[in-house]
Amino acid sequence: MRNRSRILDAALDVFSTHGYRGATLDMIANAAGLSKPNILYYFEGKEEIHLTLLNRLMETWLDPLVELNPEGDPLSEILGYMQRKLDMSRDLPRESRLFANEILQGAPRMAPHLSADLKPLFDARCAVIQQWMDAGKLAPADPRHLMFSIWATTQHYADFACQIDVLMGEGAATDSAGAFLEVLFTRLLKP
Amino acid sequence: MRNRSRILDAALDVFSTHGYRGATLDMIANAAGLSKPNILYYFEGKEEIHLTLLNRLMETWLDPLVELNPEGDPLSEILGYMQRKLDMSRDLPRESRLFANEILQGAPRMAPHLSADLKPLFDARCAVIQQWMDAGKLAPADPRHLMFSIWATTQHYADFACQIDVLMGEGAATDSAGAFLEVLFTRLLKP
DNA sequence: CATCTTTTTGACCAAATGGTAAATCTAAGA
DNA sequence: TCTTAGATTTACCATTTGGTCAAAAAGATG
Repeated sequence: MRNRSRILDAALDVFSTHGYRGATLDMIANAAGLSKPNILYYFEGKEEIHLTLLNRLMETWLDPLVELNPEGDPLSEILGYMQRKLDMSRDLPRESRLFANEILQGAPRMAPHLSADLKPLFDARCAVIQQWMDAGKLAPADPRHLMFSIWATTQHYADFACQIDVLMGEGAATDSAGAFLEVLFTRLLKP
Repeated sequence: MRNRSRILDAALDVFSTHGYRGATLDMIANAAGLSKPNILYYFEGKEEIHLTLLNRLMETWLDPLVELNPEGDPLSEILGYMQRKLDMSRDLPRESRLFANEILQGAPRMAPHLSADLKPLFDARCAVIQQWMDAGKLAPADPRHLMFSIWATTQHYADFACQIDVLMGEGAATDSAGAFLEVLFTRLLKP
């Protein structure tokens, strides 16, 4: 189904920049190069499109954290995780903004996913990091806030891109951000 | 004008959770306890309300950075700035989300403010921080990315509050966040 | 070609939405 | 009390928006 993909791609554009309520089927249809009724041939309605995007996003979103290896070298693992998140901001900024929009608005359609999928993984990874710290392999710090700070700093480059473009010039940030964040989290965590 | 303030307060609620396009005059009227035409008696239209909120916000938003004192102790000044930003996330989460919404959507109504007000202050403060680093009073790091990381980490507690509530329990984060961020930026910057 | 299924479209519809107009209400001063 | 200015509401209006429906195209299949 090529058209289904085209619709989802167009919808990602529209939803990520206008939010759920701000997006219209006409915008999506226009961006997809299809007529509005034709879009409703492939999807039951506006909400199903949005929900499909969110469901697909959840996997992608959790993936970098899933890949964090409890057997690996602690500092490398965390820096690697941070780098994967930063890569995602670079490569999938629309997905990042879609997620940010949803959370900003109180996660009306994603709250179940957060509790069911994100929370268990979050707790498990925090436990691992805590063990690393207890074993003296990382400097001590609250693992939960560590995670938040990784999310915040990396996603910031996608979600606030337009502000960063004003302050640093178009796209100038993406190159140097990785080096800075590597220093930031290394100095925080090096035992 | 008490009603004008009530309208602005209601509008802040509505705009900050639904974004500009997602907000309706009916929602605002309802939240303010006034009729829709009565709201249009105090404001020319939806856009003027939004613009008024953004204009007022800009001052509040820049204030913590204005207060950063180039004559003060470098590390204390930066930690103090971070703390003021974190306080704002705690005390003015709606304003933070209003700002985030606007930037997420490409700052259609705020881009002029960013260039005219934020950029000069940002450049000036970055220059000060760079001098501190050059003088060996702070460990070296790109001042611009330092600013981004302060914004990202502090605003995260307001903008992603609903996610954090799921992961840490309601309001449990605000207490411990300050201590964590103090450690994070101290370890980064202590010479 | 004829038939049947899938895809696409043009014409609608009801509800929502930003906004208007005129009438009504309220309060203060003369 | 009468007048007048400001404040509020009721009844609308035009446009937008999510969605429907039946008919027309466009493939596939025999």
